[in-house]
Amino acid sequence: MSTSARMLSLLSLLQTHRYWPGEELATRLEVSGRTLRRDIERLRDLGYVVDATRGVAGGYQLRAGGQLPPLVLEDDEAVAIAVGLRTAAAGSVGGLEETSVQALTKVVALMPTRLRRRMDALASQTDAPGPWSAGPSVDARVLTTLAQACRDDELLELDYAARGAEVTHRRVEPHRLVSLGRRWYLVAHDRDRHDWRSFRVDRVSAPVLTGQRFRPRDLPGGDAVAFVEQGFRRMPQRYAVRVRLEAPAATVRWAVGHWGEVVEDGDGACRLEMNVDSLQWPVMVLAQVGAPFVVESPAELRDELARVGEVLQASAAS
Amino acid sequence: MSTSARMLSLLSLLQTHRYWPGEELATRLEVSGRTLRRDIERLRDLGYVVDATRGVAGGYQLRAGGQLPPLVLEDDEAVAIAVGLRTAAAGSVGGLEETSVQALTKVVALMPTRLRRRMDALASQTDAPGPWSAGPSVDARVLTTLAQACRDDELLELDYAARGAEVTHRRVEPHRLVSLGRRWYLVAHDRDRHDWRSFRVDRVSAPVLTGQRFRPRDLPGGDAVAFVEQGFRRMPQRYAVRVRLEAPAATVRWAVGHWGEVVEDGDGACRLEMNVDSLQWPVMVLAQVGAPFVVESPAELRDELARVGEVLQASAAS
DNA sequence: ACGCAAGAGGCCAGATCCTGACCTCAATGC
DNA sequence: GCATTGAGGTCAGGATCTGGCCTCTTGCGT
Repeated sequence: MSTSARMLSLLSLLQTHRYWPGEELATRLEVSGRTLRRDIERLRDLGYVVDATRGVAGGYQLRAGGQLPPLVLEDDEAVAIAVGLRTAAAGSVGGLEETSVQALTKVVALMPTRLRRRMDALASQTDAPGPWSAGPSVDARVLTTLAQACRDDELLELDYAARGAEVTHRRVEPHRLVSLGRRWYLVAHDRDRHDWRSFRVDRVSAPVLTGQRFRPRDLPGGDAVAFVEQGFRRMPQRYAVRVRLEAPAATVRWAVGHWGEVVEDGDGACRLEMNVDSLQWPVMVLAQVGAPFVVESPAELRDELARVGEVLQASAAS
Repeated sequence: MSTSARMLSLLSLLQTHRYWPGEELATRLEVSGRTLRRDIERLRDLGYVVDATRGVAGGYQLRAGGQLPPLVLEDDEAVAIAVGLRTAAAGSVGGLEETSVQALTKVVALMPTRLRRRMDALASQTDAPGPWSAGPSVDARVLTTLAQACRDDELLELDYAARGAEVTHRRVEPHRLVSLGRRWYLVAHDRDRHDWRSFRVDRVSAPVLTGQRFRPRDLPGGDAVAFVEQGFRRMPQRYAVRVRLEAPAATVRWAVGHWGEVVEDGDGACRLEMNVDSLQWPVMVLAQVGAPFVVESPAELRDELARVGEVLQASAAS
């Protein structure tokens, strides 16, 4: 085995177990003890912190250092990471969506097919994590493909189902992925329409990396997020939920998570603001808090609450 | 730069961008083109798939191959991975908890302090992901510390707050972490009480790796999961929710996620079974589905539903 | 059709480094 | 104190690596 291959193996071994007796490492790597010590020294020179314990039952140990060493992952671990990042990218964390997609792209692009299959299988299982993931969920494969195309300035072909229209085939120069309000958007230059467009990622299907690269253009205005938000103006309104609750802000904040704004409003009361597509989520939150409240808007929420309240009462009485 | 260091750099470069012109790689690594080609060849010998495009605008590209290459991560990416795994380990995925903790342990153990701090900061932000994470959440640091101790057969000291009792200090030989019903348990041999115990991880605080290793004992019965379940028998009952809904099983399943059993029960109806600590979650699910239902058990759920239903109706009318 | 750019790879001479062996120290736990 | 295990200096021989030079091959643009 060559030296570099041996270093990678050593790194991998040191990551799976905490302590390794020097002799065992030497045996596994098929080198003498002296060479192993030199390998350890090399690792240290590379900036990784390898602790050593002397005496009986001594051994080597890779520790947290100044930089993260290249991670050598088992199959299962890689799948777990991909699945975890997938939910993080779907917005379950907040503020971490873009980085999650970036990391996810890196992992997925390098995953052998067998692992990718396992990831997809698990993804379908967790695709219905519950009602709070309102709206159509995004396919991780689509998302990572788009991210990769953006990163590498690669021409992209995709099918897009614009709202209320039939599916069209597009050839675009991807520019940037934007995560906004629990949704993903792709800002890209449409090669056929010769203009900039933003695409809702959950409406994109069958994206294909053409392998053809292009020279990136400048987005007018430069700010991709602003560009997407601009498009919103013309979109039909979603529900702007405004409610005043007779409950401590902390309680409500705990119930709503980070998908709504909660501000104190006087003694033991608070105001809740959410912008949603569906009324199910606010209904759930209000039911969960279980305290009296006043709906300021929208009117539809009042109707829905009355309906659900009746069903609950009636069913409970039966 | 040594050859092995250069190989790691090359691997890292190939992971950040898709295409790299050979000459640019050579410049960055400060070697001649010939040597770069040899480095690429070495990578291929190690089993990684490096694609090359010839001609104008050609370049190298690391692709998915038979095995996952060691991942070289940016700071942000590592944090995203840790946060994602953290939520996966908390049970948001199902069936992946143990692997997630394993991967998380690996990453966290190697993370420089600065990254760990950022992870903790983000974790606190996402600590209240909403009502569905019923019960006290588990500290990722505690969890990974315990996991590491199990993996490395390392003697552990910890503080434990048994139910209704004061905090006691323990010295244990950790055996295995078990994820059961959205909770984590540590099965360990208590050195002072000379017997096997299972500890609820959310009640463990200040775990310390002593660095002292021990010879693993055999758990009587051998099955750690069974051991934890045994302990449950003596626990006070939680709520066993049994409800029959006039709604398709698929709808209900979607609302409840994987925290309950849903089975078809005749035409367009289904039965829901959940075992919970708090009634908030089933109330939410039922409010979310919004279809008529019959509560079979427990009686407390009926009361709670009546109360919430009234609040909703009254508040909606105001 | 042609030529250019960029990767593939054989060959060579010189320099570098790597290895294993041997030895002496330095900690650690019994 | 003694056995065990890591640290590391030195040395000689050999393996490996490097850069330069060459020839092929393959895409792409003119």
